[in-house]
Amino acid sequence: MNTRKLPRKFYTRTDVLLVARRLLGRRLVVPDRDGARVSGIIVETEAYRGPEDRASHAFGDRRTKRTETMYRIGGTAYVYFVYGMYDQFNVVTNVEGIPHAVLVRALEPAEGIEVMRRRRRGRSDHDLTNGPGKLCIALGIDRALDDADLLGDRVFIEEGRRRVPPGAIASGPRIGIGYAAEWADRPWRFWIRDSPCVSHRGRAWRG
DNA sequence: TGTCCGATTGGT
DNA sequence: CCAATCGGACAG
Repeated sequence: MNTRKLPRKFYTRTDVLLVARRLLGRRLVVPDRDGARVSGIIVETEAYRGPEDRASHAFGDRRTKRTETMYRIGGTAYVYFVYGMYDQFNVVTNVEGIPHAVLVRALEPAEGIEVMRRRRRGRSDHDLTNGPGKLCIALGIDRALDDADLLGDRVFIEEGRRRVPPGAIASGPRIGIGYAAEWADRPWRFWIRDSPCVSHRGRAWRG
């Protein structure tokens, strides 16, 4: 397991779909208050390609207090709050000024599982991080981490395991964006086909 | 300021 | 299948 942080160049690539695929198999780490590592292997992602993507918060180059983070340089965390109760963790990609981002939808728990169990009391191990809201609770991610630098120490992503072979990656439509009309059908969700930790709503689709 | 609605989740 | 729950975006 390679613990080197993904370099800036990984994130500033121009193809957000490629970054979404290459993020699979990497390790997302968020040290807890005591500095102990709490982490998981990324097994499901979705690409959001503003400003042309109707499903993106930055559709039409919308610039508001919330979306401003998506215009940062690749390698910045974009964390937002939805449904009155959940936070969602995204990775900003491309160069500064272009609002592309990848939503991390599911992880396979790796380190700090005891901490995650405490934060998600009552849930079984396979139900700790198999959803975008769930993984934020398990890793302790909230809006305080919005705009954090992924090359810093508060939240970061390591190279992780050897590249996931293309044949092991499945793809299909993104989840929960029915309002996005024709953009909702694009196969911009990616996941590791055999992972038992893919989100529930994503599980139904065999890409 | 008022209304509408959401990149979800968990329980029925 | 649907309620929960509240901040963001936008109209007025």
